[in-house]
Amino acid sequence: MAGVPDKPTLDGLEATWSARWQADDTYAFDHAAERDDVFAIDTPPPTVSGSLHVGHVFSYTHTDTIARYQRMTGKKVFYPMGWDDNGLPTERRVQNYFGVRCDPSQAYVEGFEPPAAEGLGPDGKAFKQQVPISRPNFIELCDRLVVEDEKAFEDLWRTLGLSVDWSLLYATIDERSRRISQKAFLRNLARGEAYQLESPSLWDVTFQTAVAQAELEDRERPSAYHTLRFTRPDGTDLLIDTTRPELLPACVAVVAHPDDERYQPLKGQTITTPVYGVEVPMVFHELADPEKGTGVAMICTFGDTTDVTWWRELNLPARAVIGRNGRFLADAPEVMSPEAAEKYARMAGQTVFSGKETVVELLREHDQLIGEPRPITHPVKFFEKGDKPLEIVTSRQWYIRNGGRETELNADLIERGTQIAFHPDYMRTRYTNWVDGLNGDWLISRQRFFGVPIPLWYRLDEAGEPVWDEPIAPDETALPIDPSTDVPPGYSAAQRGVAGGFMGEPDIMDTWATSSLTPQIAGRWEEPEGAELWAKVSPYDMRPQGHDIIRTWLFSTVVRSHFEDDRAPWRNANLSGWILDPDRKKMSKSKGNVVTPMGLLEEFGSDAVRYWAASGRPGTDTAFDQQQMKIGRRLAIKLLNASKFALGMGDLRAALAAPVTNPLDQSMLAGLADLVDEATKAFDGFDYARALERTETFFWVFTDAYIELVKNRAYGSQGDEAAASAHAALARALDTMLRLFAPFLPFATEEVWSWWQDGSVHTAAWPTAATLRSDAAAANPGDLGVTASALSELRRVKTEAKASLRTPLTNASVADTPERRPVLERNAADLADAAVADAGLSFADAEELTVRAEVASTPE
RNA sequence: GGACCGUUAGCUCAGUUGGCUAGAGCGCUCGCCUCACACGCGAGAGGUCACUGGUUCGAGUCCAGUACGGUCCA
Repeated sequence: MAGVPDKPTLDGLEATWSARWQADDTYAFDHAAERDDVFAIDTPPPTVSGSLHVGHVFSYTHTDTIARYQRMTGKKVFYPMGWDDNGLPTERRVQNYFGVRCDPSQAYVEGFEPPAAEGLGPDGKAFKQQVPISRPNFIELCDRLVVEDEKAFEDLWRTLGLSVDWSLLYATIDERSRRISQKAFLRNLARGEAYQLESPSLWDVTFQTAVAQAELEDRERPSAYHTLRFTRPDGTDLLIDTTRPELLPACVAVVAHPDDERYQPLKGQTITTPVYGVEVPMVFHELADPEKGTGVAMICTFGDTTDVTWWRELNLPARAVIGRNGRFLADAPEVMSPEAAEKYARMAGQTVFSGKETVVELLREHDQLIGEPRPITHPVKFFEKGDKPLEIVTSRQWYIRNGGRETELNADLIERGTQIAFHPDYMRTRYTNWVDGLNGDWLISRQRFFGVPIPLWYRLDEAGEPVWDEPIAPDETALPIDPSTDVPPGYSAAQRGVAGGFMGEPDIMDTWATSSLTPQIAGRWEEPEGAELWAKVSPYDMRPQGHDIIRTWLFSTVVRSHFEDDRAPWRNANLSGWILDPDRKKMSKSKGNVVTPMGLLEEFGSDAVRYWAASGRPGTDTAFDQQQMKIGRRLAIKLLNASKFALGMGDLRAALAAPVTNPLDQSMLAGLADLVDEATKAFDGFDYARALERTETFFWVFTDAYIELVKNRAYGSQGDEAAASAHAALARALDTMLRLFAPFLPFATEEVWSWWQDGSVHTAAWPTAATLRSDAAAANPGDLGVTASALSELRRVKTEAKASLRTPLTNASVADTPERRPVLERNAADLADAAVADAGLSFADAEELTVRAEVASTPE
């Protein structure tokens, strides 16, 4: 107990209380808890190399309100924090920050210092030529930079008041994460759920890596239909429209729909390609669209995913022409004649863009382009982080099964979705639609640098060629390993890269392959000290996340849990909406950078910003609205002031046990009991926004109506006994409302709590309606509103007379319906007090509330 | 093209099994330094609940369709 300050203020509460909570371990998980008493949260690890954004504040506040509620209901809350520092975003940030790029052919340099050790400023263009450095040097810089970024995030979370247990902190690149990620992968491999395959896959030529289906996005791009003159066996033309004429040398067949009668005569025949004169079979497949172009298309290896389907299902040969760097290969496909190969040589080494121009020139030279190209706009597949269209390149990649190829697994995974309660429920549709639309397994290998290595080696045969089919796995106890530096069992370091020796798997795993294991990582799955913890927290109670990553993070976590534990990873999935800027567009990065989250917390106070965030309903996109933050600030200040008033009445802790005898006090408590029930029900359904809205509404009625009506009585105008009832009611109301507001306004409520209570409000019990209801003695919660409406009418008399509210009323009478009149008469003393009707009130019956009164002439 | 969400006061949004005259806050107008609060208090104006049909004694709420906005997936 610290007593009430003269001038309560919100300023400085964040620093004071976040330090206190840290010192007192207020939010520490109780490792001795029983499973049934635990509420475990699978916190989203933010991408630390990304910018701090108001969207972070928004969704993490939602989770925190639920965590705080659960803690107050007596649950032992497992609320970890993690940093997602693994992967491409960090690599890019390191490149731009330090002015370097990773070149695995470079040798490690001891004590290397990057050209821009302090980070590039806005004039970072000086380092446009990035310095190539070795992979180990690059990873060192990644590790160095994420430490800085993580500090900024931690500061923000602490200032915001997230009630996480910081002793549970993890990072997706740390040793434990690497060990768990590698172990889970090896388990998948042992059970046949992970496999490698040499096959066409989506390839980003900028990042020089394969990417997964979940990371694609369609973008509208200008293109043009070119009509090419192919030749039928009888020598006549077969016209084919294509937007990618540059792939003509990769053409392996010509396809039409099986029901398209126009092309039936060509069945079993051979078509000759223009320019190169390669003979390709005429084939038929349902995916050929008779409406598109001339109804017949060339199949190239590979222009898009449909080409891959055709190639696979129709058993066609592969004639790759585009390499991993996005340029045309040096050598022409073997099928070409020497003359054709000579023509191909003109495009060898060119980019896709230049190659297209070359092919068009060749077509024109041979008069095999009909008319001019016809511009169109069409969707093109991009890597979501990339800025060049994806190509399809054949390469050896690792996959984890995810139901994209097996209907039974697909159905099982959809079934898993039904075992998770989505909040809001309609978000499950996104999950189901995504799983239903998968067309391949999950590609997890990446040809990148900063990530968890795929923990395998390969034997090199006598010719020095890797034996891919028989990967060498480490013992689980050796994890984590880096196959580029660690040596497989039974080999010596000297045997690396030599015939008869071994080589390490060069690829790393995609970020999602590790972050799909956040429950395991936070819960110390299979860790020496983790056996008990894992059993206590899994399956988790709640996964909070954004709805945009249902297809990636949510789904991949379900896949891992399905294979490893044959169950859903959590009981509930809470999906947050987006922050929209005032124009109803998704908040852009530039805007988000103008308004920094920390700046908002400093300007309005954390409670105020939390109020705005918690007003955003689950799953609903919410406008960025500083006005709402001002309202939140006003609410928090009002809470301080109303508390100061109540606590000024005397010893409210003693008053908590005193009887409530006045009917108006009882009516207020009856309403409060209803509020507790509503807020509890809302929180149990994860609807924090509803709980806040109801609590706030009640609070304003409490201050504007109840306190206004009882203020004078509380000061003693009707004697000690009448005052004591008011004090008892105020004590109960304050005690209850501080608890109800605690999940939303942790700083203001804790501040007030400290004025008159011991311990932290955040470890106090969530209120129950039963005792309040018994104190209310069956009073009607509506009586307060009835009485307040009469006061409002009486005040209107003064307002219309432009008189101060302190002005006394004379000859005041109140008429109302037979139902309401007894309520008013019962509370007549408070009503007269509040209206300053010193001579009392008279009452009568009427159809509706009617008030008559005269404003006393001004005393002076 | 498929799916999902939304459309209520100038703005941001409540309105939970269909039920009195549709609510709140902000903004706006007018007034008030009232012993918790001028970062305040009081009073007031403001809406054909997107549109068209249907079910019903009764529809903001249920059903069908349309329009517009947004998101996800092709």
